[in-house]
Amino acid sequence: MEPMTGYALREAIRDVLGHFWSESFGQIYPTLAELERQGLVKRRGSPRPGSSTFAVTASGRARLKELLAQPIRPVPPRNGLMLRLFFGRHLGPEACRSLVLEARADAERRLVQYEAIRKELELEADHTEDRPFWLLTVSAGEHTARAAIAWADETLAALDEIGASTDAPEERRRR
Amino acid sequence: MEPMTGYALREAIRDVLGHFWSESFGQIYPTLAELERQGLVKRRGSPRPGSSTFAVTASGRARLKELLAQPIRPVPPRNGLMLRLFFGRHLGPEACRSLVLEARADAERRLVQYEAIRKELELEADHTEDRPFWLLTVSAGEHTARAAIAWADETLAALDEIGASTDAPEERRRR
DNA sequence: GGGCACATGTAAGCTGTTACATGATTAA
DNA sequence: TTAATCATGTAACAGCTTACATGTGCCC
Repeated sequence: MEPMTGYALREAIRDVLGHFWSESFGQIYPTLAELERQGLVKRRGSPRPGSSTFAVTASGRARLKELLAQPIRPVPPRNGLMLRLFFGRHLGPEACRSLVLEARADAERRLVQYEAIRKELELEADHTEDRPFWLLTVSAGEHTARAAIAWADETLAALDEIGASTDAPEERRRR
Repeated sequence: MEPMTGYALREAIRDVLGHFWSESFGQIYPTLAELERQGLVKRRGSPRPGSSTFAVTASGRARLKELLAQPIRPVPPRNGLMLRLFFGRHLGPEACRSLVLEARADAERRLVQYEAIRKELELEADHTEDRPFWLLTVSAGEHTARAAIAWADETLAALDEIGASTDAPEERRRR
């Protein structure tokens, strides 16, 4: 994107790629040092905190292209919400309800964030070449979030059904 | 679900929870041994390969409820497809296209699988109490997959736009 | 002068995968 | 009898996070 300090890089990853990527300081700084050793990035300024930025070199950009062309490494799925719902009989319909409500709220929050990112991208004058690609990732986030909301609404209705049929008879009569 | 060998457990995780969870043998066998030590599962038959199954005990079921009630541990996002699209300018619109097409095909394949799981669940006579919960997770998979397909179609159109405007003039004239 | 945000780095350690070793059972 | 599948287990190690240590510059 542009020359940055390691700290700024982390903030950019969190704020811009946050919905599909993350890196910790423990990854960033050693990697930056290694990339510098390989001549893929160049440090400007002394290593004193707050006074050096890293810029990608020409060979760094070439290496980036190489890496982007490599096959996508699949990450083993691990969705805690789905696992809890799968064992929903043991957890109880009420607890499931709160989990789904929470997931719904998360998705709504994400939708708002995507809106904000869209706005920010439209205002920015730089990176006009990159913008259309960046918007693709925002759009993916929006589709996913909207799907999550639709699923949550369906699921809340289904959980009500389950709750009603599971209730002890006197529970049901009391309504 | 029912008493199983470690091997069968892994197959069940892969085939039933596969779209939202995974465990490797390197996790399963040591964990099973530890659970047995704690009295949370009971081994029936000798430890000889092929002749022992593990069954959850009463205290094991209690422990399961405890664990299910714990807060969901968030997994740091790491979506290789999105990362590649974000750097799409460097990868090129054509390569992006194939990645998105592949993602679309994956989502279609998943939809078919969910259909199969739905069928299988409906045929099964056991686990009638669990079924409604299990179907919630299938439904989530379907929503996600359909969202992925819709996004992919939108994205393919957008990539055509990008490709057209990025083409060198003589390229465009030749069409 | 005190607190906060910016900034860099390291070390310990957790989590989980991959690869390997080994053996039983079953079907061709 | 040989290959495939079922089955159990271990060891090495990759990958990454967390916590800590340290320091700078700025603003109130």
